[in-house]
Amino acid sequence: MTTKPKPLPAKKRTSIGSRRNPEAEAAVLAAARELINERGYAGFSVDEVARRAGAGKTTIYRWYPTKADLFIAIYTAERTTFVAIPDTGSLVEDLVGYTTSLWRFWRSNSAGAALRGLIAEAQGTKEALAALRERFLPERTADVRQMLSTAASRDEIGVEEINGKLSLWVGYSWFRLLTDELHDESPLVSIMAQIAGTPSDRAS
Amino acid sequence: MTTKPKPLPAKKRTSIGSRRNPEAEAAVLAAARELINERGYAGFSVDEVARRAGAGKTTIYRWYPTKADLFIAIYTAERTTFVAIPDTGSLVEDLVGYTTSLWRFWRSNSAGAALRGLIAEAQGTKEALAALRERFLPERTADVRQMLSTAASRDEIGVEEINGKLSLWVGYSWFRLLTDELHDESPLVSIMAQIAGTPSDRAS
Amino acid sequence: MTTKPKPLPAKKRTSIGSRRNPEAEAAVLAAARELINERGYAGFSVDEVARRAGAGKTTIYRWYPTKADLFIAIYTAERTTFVAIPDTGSLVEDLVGYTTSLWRFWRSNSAGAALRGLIAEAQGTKEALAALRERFLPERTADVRQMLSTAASRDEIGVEEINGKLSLWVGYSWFRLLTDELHDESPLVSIMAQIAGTPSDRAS
Amino acid sequence: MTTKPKPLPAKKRTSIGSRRNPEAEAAVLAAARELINERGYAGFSVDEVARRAGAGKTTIYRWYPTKADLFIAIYTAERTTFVAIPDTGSLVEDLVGYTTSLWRFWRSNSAGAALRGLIAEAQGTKEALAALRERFLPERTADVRQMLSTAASRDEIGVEEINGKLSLWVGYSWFRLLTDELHDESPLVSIMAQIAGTPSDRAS
DNA sequence: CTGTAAGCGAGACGGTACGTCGCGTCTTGAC
DNA sequence: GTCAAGACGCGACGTACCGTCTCGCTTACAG
Repeated sequence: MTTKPKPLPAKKRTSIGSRRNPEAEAAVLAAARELINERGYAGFSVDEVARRAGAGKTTIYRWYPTKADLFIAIYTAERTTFVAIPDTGSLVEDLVGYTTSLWRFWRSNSAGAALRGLIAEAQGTKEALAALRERFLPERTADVRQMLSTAASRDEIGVEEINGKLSLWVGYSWFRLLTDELHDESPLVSIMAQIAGTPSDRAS
Repeated sequence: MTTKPKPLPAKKRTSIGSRRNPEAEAAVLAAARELINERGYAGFSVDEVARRAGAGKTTIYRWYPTKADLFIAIYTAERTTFVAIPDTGSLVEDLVGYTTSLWRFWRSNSAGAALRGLIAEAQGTKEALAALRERFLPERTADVRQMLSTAASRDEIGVEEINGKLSLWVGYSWFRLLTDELHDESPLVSIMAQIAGTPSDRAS
Repeated sequence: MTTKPKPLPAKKRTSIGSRRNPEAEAAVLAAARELINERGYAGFSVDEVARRAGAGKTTIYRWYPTKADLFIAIYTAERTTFVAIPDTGSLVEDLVGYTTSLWRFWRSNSAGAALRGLIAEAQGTKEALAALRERFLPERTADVRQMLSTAASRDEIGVEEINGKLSLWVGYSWFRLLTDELHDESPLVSIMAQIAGTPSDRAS
Repeated sequence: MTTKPKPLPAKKRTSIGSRRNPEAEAAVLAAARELINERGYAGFSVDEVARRAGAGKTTIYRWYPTKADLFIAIYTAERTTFVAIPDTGSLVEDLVGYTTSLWRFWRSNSAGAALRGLIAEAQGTKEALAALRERFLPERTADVRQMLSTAASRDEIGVEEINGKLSLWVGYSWFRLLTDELHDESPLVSIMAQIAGTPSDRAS
């Protein structure tokens, strides 16, 4: 009942020799994207991806040994839709702009669902946790880190504050993602101001 | 292989009439606690809980229809170990104190693992998401909300800042929990200062 | 879905002291009858009987320790509807008449279903097999045995043929019951003639 | 307690591509045979078959969607041990010979137990009943039908008597099987004579 | 030009877990 | 002691995924 059999595309894909078939790769990613979007983390299975992609499970496991790998690949593949790092001269404005478009990215694609899946997966297996911390996070927070560095270089914040502010920003964004509350952007301005702002012991 | 047979306690538990048997309840919770601690979210199964508790699966499902319910029960059962809301007169100090002991609570019990499980589960099923948002979060963030209210009442922060600061605090704590980075408490003081502090547009 | 909750009869039955409550007994049998009729051998459960009868399971197990007992009780309770032993002076006619009304009895009540259940149960447990052979069969074939004895006393058949002919008759009737072919009575006359008839080594 | 752990054969069976593995098939049938023999209809579970065969339940359900299918497969697999259709020129002698060896077949193998299981199963589910009537019976009574046809062709019996005599024969054999009375073969001769014999209205 | 190595769809395999149902036993509290 | 009620331990049900495997095929490239 849950398994829509999906009228397989008549086109028969096959090997193109001793190297990756990009058509197969694309079909797998497309199916994975569609599936995570449609059914979420539960209900996402390699079997079903294979079924929808008309691919062998071996093919999938060859490239993506774990679900974490697959989720990262989905996220990265969507990356094309996502855009530029603002540079308005104001950290708050930069953060608001960036976060707004990031959340839109998370909402409008399967990217958000993929990240939710990646985080969920990381709660269970150490490989996924490692992938999240070592492969996903550094790369995917580089933009914000860049914005914070720029702000530091114009003395808007202290250099020693960068890591903390970054964590706060990631934590907040994840919290909204994980509780499925990305739709309400109204608090964004004040929250980003808070993140960009002064620690209480420096205020006075 | 995965099923450590566990020499069953010779004592045979049974029904005590048409109402809950608290012994069974305790055995189930203890087994669940032990299991989530030992094996994490993956590797946590109702089957194995039942096996270790010497309980029927029906008994478990009767009280905890979903894993989310079970995780919340574990968290709540541990709650005895966790303590008081500091009231030092300084929001930062309060937050640091509270967060320190919360993280210790998360680390030293199965509570942290249970919360990680709950969050992971919420990424897949809407029931778990609802449980997290509507049953877990309001109750479990009441303490910090209280601390923020107190701070507002002595004009340390604005009342309108409470919700935002609360989200920042939750987000940050979850982020550290979910990436398994609770051990490093060194940034706590500066982060809590940041949360307690002034938004950038109010600083001047 | 399969378990129609059945709006319990508002009337609340209870104990009438240290002896059987005939109302409860009747309710249990009625529910059992209804259930075996409706759902057959699979789908017949003590739990469901208790539910429909508004009875405690203990009550049922007190009187009917096994399903076999329950099936026999159903069969016996229906017995009121069933009638007389024909005595036409011709064995064939007697057998046809009797078998016709027996089959009608089996078809129109839950008796047929109960017997099918009893036989099925006897394939699995030795208690049920014993009940079938020692309690059910002798009693329930007494009528036909009587008819055969009468025929022997008027020299229509030999006394030594009684047991064999009885087995043939039971076997044939069971076969039709067990393959759910009771509706077709057309071969009855010729079959009963065959049973009543002469062994091939005596014919000539 | 019920689960005799059975020191698994060190040899690890696995897939041999996308088609049936005959080793697995053999292991499943052997385990099923052993189990029905040992424990009878009650106590026969797909779980236990899988356990003993060292097979996944999926593997079993793939080939034998219902227990009826499995019972038929057991019966058929044993068929190798069972033999020839007698042709002595006398229907009675043929029937006695055939029935004797059939009963021996039923007694000495798991075939008898399997048939008892099949019949029991047919009392509960319509699929099993259909399998019994449409797949099992026609095929498995072909031998006797053949013998009756031969007898008819030499005018020993009438052609119109074939079906009735066949039913009588099946009914009687089943009756003895279902009441676990196959050990006593003494009435066989006179019963088969009765079946082969003349209906009472043709006897003069 | 031919062999070989890898990719590919397919799907069977041994497992584990799911959530539900039925078993027969038990305890309670009312009668 | 009988009754309704229903919790209890147990174990089977049939399904879904897991990650591994083997097959039969295709194609590219190395010798």
